[in-house]
Amino acid sequence: MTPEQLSTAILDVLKALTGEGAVTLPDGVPARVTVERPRQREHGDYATNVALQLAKKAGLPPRDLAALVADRLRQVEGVAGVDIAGPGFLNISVEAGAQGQVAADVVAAGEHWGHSEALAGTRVNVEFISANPTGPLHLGHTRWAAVGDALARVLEAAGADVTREFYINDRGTQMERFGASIEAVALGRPVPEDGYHGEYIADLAKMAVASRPGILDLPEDERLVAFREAGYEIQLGEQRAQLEIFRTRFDVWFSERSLHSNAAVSGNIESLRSKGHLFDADGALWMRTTDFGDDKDRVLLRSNGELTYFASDTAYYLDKRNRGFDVCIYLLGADHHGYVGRLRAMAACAGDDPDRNIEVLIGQLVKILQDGEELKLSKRAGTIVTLQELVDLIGVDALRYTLSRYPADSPLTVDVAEITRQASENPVFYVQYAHARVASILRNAADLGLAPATPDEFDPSLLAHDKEGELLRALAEFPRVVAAAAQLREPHRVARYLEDTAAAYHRFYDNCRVLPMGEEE
RNA sequence: GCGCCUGUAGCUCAACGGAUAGAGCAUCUGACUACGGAUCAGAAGGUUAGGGGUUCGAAUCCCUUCAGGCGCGCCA
Repeated sequence: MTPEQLSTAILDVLKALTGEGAVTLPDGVPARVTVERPRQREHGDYATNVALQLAKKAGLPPRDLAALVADRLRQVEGVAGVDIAGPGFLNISVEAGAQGQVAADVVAAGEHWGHSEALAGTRVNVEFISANPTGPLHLGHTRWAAVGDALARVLEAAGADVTREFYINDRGTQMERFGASIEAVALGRPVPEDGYHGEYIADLAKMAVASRPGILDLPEDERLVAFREAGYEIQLGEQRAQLEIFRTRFDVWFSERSLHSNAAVSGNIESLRSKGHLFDADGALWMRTTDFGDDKDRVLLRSNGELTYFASDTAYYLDKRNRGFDVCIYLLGADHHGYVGRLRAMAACAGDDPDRNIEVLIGQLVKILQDGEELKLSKRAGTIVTLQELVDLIGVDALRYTLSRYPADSPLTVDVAEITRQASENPVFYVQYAHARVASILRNAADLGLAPATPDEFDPSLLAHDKEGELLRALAEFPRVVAAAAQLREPHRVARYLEDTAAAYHRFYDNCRVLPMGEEE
């Protein structure tokens, strides 16, 4: 018996009680009730707090209401017992046979176990990383790669139509500095003060010269552009290759330049103007974002005629909406949290609902520790540790798992020693080992000529051991965990759930023999 | 100065407003002639930074003090 089934049964009981007038609920029976797996084993297989939630509305003491519900619930097939505990909790135990049925449900659902329709029909754009193409991806980007991809997967499992998108900031002064830096190195000149200084610039210079014969002989202005474009192409290609290795794949790589080349920016500015949120002041064009909670108004078009980054952001958001996305999720680093207000206000200026159409998830920074010291400097990048260095050091699986098992908004310190050298004590391997044991049993069973039972042969009542019950309850939780992770945008919940479930499996494995021993039939 | 985030075991972190705040690491004590011991059983470790409030019930919500991180441009 799954929590969903139990929850439905409780709702039916409430409907019956109100229908007969035994209980009066002014607001009617709620749409759903909470059924959870209690922490304490003695609190039953499942527990619900409906009586506490509804007592006030029903005008009854919680324990009295609980008693009314309990009487009916005991009649439900599959329910073995109902106790009233504490202030009015209902602790429910389920018949072993009804519990064992979960195993059949899981097997029948196969890979779709855990999928739901919770977000069906919603088109979601998840934008993450969105690094400048002026250098290697670093530690911060790596966290968003892991979290963003995990979030996208969880949303998909909940039925959403998800697009993973990477916004390429390939326009603006940082691109000019980037080009100038590469050019300077290629010409043997010092890198400009405001340029990029990592060793990778020298690599890019060499590759640019190699891939574009004659580049050094171009006229100065053409040469600068040529180096910029060559560096852009090579660096972006490297980012894509790194992310491919990290198994983070994007559906859309969106170039900021494309917004300008197809006049999306100017077109969208006109549409905003018609909505009355733009004004001119000091020779610049502004958006009155303060109308919607921003702390100051924002410039779109500077007095010198140049568009701001915010103008691109605005056009980009409108472009996403025009492409049909209901929800635009942004994963931004803590150093960009100041953007939240203006992004939401911008969406509101566009006539959207900032509470529904746009979501900005702010992730805190990551520190990485090696030998008790914070790993800060990367010779190659000149700034901080790169994705590639992290993958080399830790490995893709452990790195992805480690970065995605924490909520994005908690600051994180990762100790390299803990997730590599002490691999045996690591949650990554704990979960993997549970899988290894499952696979091993199936493999050994096949060697013995045994196969899993067919639905006809399956007898749920055989799964009556205490540890089997714990494992089954854990398995039954999975769909709710995935749906909650999607709805709360907290993919780390799935990782934590897996650790609990692996623990339940290891205890089951320790107590319950699956395959025949020795001469046993 | 203003704003956002954070403060939970020695360390790294969990916990839809629910019951005795949980895991891993580190420490200590046990368990291998059977499906992978990368495991399991147990011990110890807490005034959830401090103080108020809201309610049947607060780590969680509100106010406040303290501490840390980050941000506040016609930069990108």
